This record gives sequence, C-alpha cells and structure tokens, in this order.
Amino acid sequence: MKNIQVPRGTRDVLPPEVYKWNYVEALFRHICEKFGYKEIRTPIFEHTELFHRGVGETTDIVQKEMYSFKDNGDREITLKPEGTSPVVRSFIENKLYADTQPTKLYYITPCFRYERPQAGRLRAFHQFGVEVFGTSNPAVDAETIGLAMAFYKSLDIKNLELRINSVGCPECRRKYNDTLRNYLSTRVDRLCKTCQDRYERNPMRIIDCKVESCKKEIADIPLMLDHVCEDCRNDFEGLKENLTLMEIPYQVDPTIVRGLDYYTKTAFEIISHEIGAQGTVCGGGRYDGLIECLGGPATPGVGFAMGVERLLLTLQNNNIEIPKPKGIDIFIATIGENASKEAVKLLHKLRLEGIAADKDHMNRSLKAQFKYADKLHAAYTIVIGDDELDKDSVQLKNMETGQQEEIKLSTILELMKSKIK
RNA sequence: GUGGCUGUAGUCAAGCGGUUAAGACACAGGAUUGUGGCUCCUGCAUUCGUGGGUUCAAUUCCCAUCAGCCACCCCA
Repeated sequence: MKNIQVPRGTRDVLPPEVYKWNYVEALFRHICEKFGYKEIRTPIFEHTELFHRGVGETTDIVQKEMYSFKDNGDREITLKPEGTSPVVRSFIENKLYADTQPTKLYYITPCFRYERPQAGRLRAFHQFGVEVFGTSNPAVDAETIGLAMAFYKSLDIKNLELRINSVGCPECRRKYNDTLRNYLSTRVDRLCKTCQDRYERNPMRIIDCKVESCKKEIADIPLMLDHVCEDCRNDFEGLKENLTLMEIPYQVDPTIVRGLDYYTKTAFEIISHEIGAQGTVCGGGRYDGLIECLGGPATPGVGFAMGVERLLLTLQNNNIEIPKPKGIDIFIATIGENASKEAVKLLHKLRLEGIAADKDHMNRSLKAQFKYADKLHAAYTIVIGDDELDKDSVQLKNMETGQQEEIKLSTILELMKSKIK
C-alpha cells in the first residue's frame, strides 16, 4: 500500500526536536509575563469575513493564500493566516475594552497560508505574538519591541537587526500616495514589469525594487517618512526616544512597508541574516484603525508576530544549544520472570512518587538492558534476579561513575526519593 | 503564481547504460558463567521518490508527476 505523507509545506516535530519547542514556548511565556502581558487563546479557525476585513481585501494573504472552506452548516470558515485579527475579534466580542486599559495580550498559535514552501516559509507554521490595545503612546510601541529584543537576548541570539519606519496615518498616507503617483506618472513606462503592476496596486512597494534600472529611475523618490503629518512625526520621534532610553539599537528604514492593510504609524522588522531569503524573524507595528474596522470602539493597538520556525532556524544557524532534557532517574534491569514481575510493581511505585523510571519490554539480555539504560541516560541502574529477591539486596549502580553500592531492595523507593532531590 | 537545482536504506552518501547497488553513522545481535559507554565481529536496499517512455538492457537517458531546496514574489 502506498504511504501517506504530510501535506506539502507542513512537517512533524519529532521527539528529538520537540524539547526545543517546549523550551522557547516556555521562555516566551516567561518574558511576556514579566512584561505584564497575559496569554489569550483563540480558535484555529474563524469566519472568513474576519480576515477579509481584518487583514484587507487587497493583500496577498486574502487574495490567494487562505485555507478557506465551507463547513457542514454552510458557514464560510478560514484557518487563521495570522494572529492579530482573531485577538482583536475576541477583544471586541468579550468587551475587554471595558476593563482597565491598556489590554496587554500574548499568544502562541499555528497559522496557515497557502504559499510556495521554502526554508523558513511553511504552509502550516507557528507564531508568537503580542498585542496591546487602548493606548496610542509610542512608548508602548517601543515596549513591544523591547519585549521581542529581550526574548532574543535571553536566547543569546546576536546579529539581529531592528529596522523601524512610520507608514503614517490614513490622512498622511493618502496625501503621500498622491505625491507618489504624481512623481511616478511620468516614469511608469520606464519601470520594470512588476513595478508597473505595483504602480496600480501598491506604489509604495516600488521603493524596494531591486532592479537596477528602477533604482536609477526612482533615485529621488519621495519617502513616506518625509511626508508624515506632524502628529505621526512626533510619535515616530517618541518611538526612537524610547528605544534609546532602553538602549536598543535601531536603523530607520523608510522602505519597510507592512503587507497587511491595517498598519498605521510604527512599522518594524527584526531581521536575521543567517537564515536565507526569509530573514524577517519578527514583524509588527501599530494598527490604530483595526479595532474600529472590525466593529469595536475606536481603540488604538500595536503588536508584533514572530515566526517560531524561523526562530528555531536562527538558533540552529548560530549554533545556539537549547538545554537537553535529562534522562530517567533509574532503570530496573531484570533476570527471569519473577524479577520482571517484581520490577513492574516497583516501577509503578517509583513513578507514583515522581521518580522517572523504566524497564525493558523487549526481552533483552542483561547486557543489552544495560545498553538500553545507557541510551535512556539513566542516572542509576539496579539488577534484580532471583538472588536479589531472596536476599532483599541489590547493587545500585551509578551509571556515570560506574560505582555500585549494595542496598536493600525494600528501601529503594525511599533512597531514590532522597537521591533525586 | 514564475524561474532554477535536487530526489539512492532511519540519516549522510558512492555508483550515472550491462550479471550479487560501495562506504559511514544509526539500529539490532554477539565477543564463554548476571553489568553500559571504547574496541572488534555479524546482520540490516529483490531495489534507486512515483508513473510512463527509449533500449536487447536503465538507479543511470527522456517525459510527466510528487516532494525538498534556492531565487523572485510575499511574509513570520
């Protein structure tokens, strides 16, 4: 029979890998809690309309990347392609705005996007994210960046680059787009094909074109950052000031344009140069219009998302080791039927006391049982045979030093309890 | 969605038209009496992602398909 494999762009996380996931998840939770953020969990699927409104009709995500389907009750359902919209939906639905503000939330969630898979880009992937609702103070934008940087720092990741920009508010962006179209209108036909397409769809993207002829053509293109209104400019200055207060180095990069429609003002990216073309390890910014757009009261918001797979890739490419889980406390090797039965009794008692213990179930020879104990990284091993049962006496072997001491079998439980403390 | 590279055991791989498909690691067993890690020995692919085609003959050539990687695109 033919094997069934995982769908394209998905993968299994197997035991030799999963401890790393547990580690970074625990660390992320820990850091978030220290920063005063609370965990929120939302469903893996939502009504499709949430993403149409929350992410934006014009985005690639909505236009071609969503896993959407009709359920048996004829509802239009979509597997979440990102984490922010569901959290905003929940904030509104559960009236969290009625609580003390700001609302500071974090989440760990799988996301789904139908894209061409590549290193650091999967169809089923995972995000860590935070959102803060209820304040437009740029100090909070800086705080979320500080949280991300603190997280990376505690993993000892270096060589990350923080790039910040302001994409303005709806008013200054509209004016800017007019300025941009005006500037470009005389040169469109000299731009590359993709840029001509961008001119229609999202003229801001032309700024970051890599084609030489385009670069030349747009050398003095007006930048958003130079055309933001007074208010947006002040907030951007506030952001920079707060980053400086926290001693977080940054680069202003006027070419950062977030792909999701809802961003306003602050946009930022944290980039790793070691993991290939998909180097954005964290991306986020402010989205002051989103909550209202999804039917909530006018409430400002800011947040970020980081890709867990990309994080793990970065760790790997920087040779950063995650502490390996330790082995079992004791292995019980047996010779003969009676001993094996006795071991089952003892094993369960040990386990009930919180001692990590195991025995062989493959009818291995004594020698092979020791090899197995070694593989399980057992701290101690005892051998039970008929003699030991008769005399109530076993050799307790320390697997690291190889030393054995003779002990009473009946006292092993108390002894192990004291040993693992 | 576009272009390019790749696909041989659990893993990394050699072979690139011709009877039994190297090697390493991993895994399993053993090296006389009931003790692991080192060493040594033994075993482990009727088959080369899948399906077609060319040929007397294909893992080796061609096509398709699937999957992985890389770049674009996009983004976390």
